Amino acid sequence: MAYWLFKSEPETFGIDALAKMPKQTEHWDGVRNYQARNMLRDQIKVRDKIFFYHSNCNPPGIVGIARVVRSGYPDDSALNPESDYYDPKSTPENPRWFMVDVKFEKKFKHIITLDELKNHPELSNMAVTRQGNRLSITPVSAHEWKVILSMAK
DNA sequence: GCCAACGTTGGC
DNA sequence: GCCAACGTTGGC
Repeated sequence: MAYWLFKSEPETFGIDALAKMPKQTEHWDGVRNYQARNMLRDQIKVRDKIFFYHSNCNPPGIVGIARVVRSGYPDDSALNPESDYYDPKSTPENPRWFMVDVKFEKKFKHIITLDELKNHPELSNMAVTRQGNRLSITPVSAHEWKVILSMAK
């Protein structure tokens, strides 16, 4: 089992929106970056755990936990001309973009802010604390997972 | 709203 | 295949 951090803007789709979905489950669509796509397609598996991160808000940080309930399959929003995420270069025969399904697990009582993550000496190698990182999906090590969980208490 | 950091695109 | 122009992300 692996650990991940997924970023989302709370105004677009925050952790509360996930908790309110039917079965508290939603497909994580709209990822249009090849590095993140490769993780969705090849590495992210059912039962993997996810830190839900709120970006582009004040303050940014980790707000809770979700888990993967379906591994990578083609992102059909890329095939829908009505969608904001439409990509004419993606076809049903040769899908370019992938998504997974995630289920709400828990919301932390308090956000763990980006600032706290940056200031924790054991998290200095985390992708999300490194400057300029814009990847919306990044791996989290087992140790980082544990450290961050302990910060949530 | 600004702008640094980067990813992508497209002319050559 | 280089690289300038452009677009996007996301912290501040």
